[in-house]
Amino acid sequence: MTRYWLMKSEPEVYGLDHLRAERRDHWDGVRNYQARNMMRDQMKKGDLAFFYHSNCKEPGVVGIMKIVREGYPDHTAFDPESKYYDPKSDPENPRWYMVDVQYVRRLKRPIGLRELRAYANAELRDLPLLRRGNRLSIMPVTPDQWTFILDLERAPPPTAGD
DNA sequence: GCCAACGTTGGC
DNA sequence: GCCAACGTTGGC
Repeated sequence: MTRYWLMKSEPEVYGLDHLRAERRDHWDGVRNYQARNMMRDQMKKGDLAFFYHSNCKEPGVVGIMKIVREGYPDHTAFDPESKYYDPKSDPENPRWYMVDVQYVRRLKRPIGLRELRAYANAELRDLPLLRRGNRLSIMPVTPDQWTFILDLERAPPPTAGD
């Protein structure tokens, strides 16, 4: 069973173009327990994920990637030179995990957070992204939500005033 | 750059 | 185990 996810990244740090250039990369630097648990325990090879640009001018879903390696220790936590270094994690007892992802495609047009919000009380009611104060950088997406968002891709982009 | 919301830390 | 202080996230 394919599962679906949404994963946030700041485009200035690591955007969809970075992944497209690499084709495949590890999703490192996640330092939140809920997000870690999902990568360590729930993500499976073949799962699909939306690539979401956060903390930028036009936050929103911009692309699709595939999980190609299941959870394994995030080695950046072991490296004192890394900005993701965590002295409380070590190879004997790793605290943080990551998965490997592969670039699939860019969306025909970005689906902005503002556009998604228009369905916050309807089709996307339960999408954690739209819940107040949500800070999860990785979250599950139901098959219905996945299909709904992909259908938006084919619709004309919203114009001002929508 | 501001700041609301949330997670984590650490004293007690 | 409580909770105040602090740090981080992320939209605006």
